[in-house]
Amino acid sequence: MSRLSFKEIRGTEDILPEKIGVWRRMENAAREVFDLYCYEELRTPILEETGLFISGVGETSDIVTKQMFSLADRKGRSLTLRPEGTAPIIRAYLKHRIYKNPIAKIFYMGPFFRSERPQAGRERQFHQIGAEAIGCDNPSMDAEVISLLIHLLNKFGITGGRLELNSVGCSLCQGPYKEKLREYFAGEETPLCPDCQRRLNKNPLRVLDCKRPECQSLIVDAPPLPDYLCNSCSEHFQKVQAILKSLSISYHLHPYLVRGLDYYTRTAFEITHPALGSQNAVAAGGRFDNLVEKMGGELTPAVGFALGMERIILIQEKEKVTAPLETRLSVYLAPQGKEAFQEMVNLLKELRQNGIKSELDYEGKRLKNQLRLANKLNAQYVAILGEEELRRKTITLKNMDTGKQEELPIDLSDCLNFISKVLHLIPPHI
RNA sequence: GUGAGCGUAGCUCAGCUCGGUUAGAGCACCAGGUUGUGGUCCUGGUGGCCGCGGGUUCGAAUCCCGUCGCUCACCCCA
Repeated sequence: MSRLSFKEIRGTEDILPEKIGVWRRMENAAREVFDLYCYEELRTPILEETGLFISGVGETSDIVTKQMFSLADRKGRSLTLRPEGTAPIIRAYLKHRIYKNPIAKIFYMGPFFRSERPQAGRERQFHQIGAEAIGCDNPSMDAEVISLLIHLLNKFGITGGRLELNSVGCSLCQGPYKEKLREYFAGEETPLCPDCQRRLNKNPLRVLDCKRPECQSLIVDAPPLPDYLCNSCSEHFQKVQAILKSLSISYHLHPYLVRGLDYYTRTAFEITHPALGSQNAVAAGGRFDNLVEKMGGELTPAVGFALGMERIILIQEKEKVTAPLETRLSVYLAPQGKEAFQEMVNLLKELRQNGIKSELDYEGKRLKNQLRLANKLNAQYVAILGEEELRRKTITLKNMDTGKQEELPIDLSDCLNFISKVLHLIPPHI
């Protein structure tokens, strides 16, 4: 096995036929839910100019400083495999003047790339489903986005998540608060971890996110961010909470929750799930009121989220969420002999053209082995055509669930009618 | 980028501590038992450069070094 020349590169994986149904069901379910909330899909390229992410995500962010898959094109320009979805969506929003609509509600799904060391729930190529509502600063929209996210998770069969909520304020309130944080941490006796000492200068908010015990013990008594919000941010935050309550969405205030991407303002949230490992966030998002302007547009508020599809699947597997049934093979054709085989090639074509999922033995197996294979393929019926049937001008149809079988006239259209009838012609779907 | 654990059949693993015939099991796969009847059962079979390279040794899956890969954790995030 190790002699194979090529394998998937680290942190990427093949999604095999036996698992693809899980993905397709998730994608289809997501599209249904988004439609209910009047979100429309936008697909952006996987490859973008590197500068888009530097200015969008922030040049001090970890994503930009050490996690991007970048490459040079033939003219030496730097391109990057998208590490996140929001910056490209905003780029497309501005380029195509989607802002002509008062509010743009957009969703996306697909692969993203970050060059981190893989571990449970984290791969280098991963898949996200995300949504952005651009052009609305009403706290109701924050609540709608959260409510939409929860609707999606439920549709995927996921319950038991925990919604953490915070407000990180705007540029007005963040300045004084950062100073306050610096004062607080500088005044403490036990030192922060080396990483955090650097963070304290660059972006003190990040210190709040540190999980090291020595920092945690200081963080628990740090001045909580929500206490330092400006009036307008504070009011916004209160309203978001009031609306969530009226929608019966339970949440946990987390005054030290900050997001790792630089563009977030005001509302920040995260949904964690106990079935996940140490990467326990299944979805996260928040408001980004300055990003559109930063990327060259008018000042335009926006709010959105992204969820990790691999993490959804991890939870589903751990919690044994039962997936809807796969499409079942309706008829397996079992001919005995060359003449019978020729007949069945024709029947196979007719069956498939009439929407009946069917399969034929091309190997000339013995009947016993044909039935064995049909059983493994979970076929509903096996159509048997052998010497006896040919002589009597019939075909034998065996119900694999009940074991009962009956002989039908060999005429193709009669056959089709009967099979269609017994199958009730349920259209195949996943 | 840092740390720890693990690499033996398609899959899950035993064997390694204490080196010693042809390296095992279960599942899966193929075939036979039934020359035209599946699932269960019985019997047989295919399938291994024991991750790779080097070292120690009369002898290495087993001990040592290196290397690559995987996994989990740190970091960070979906």
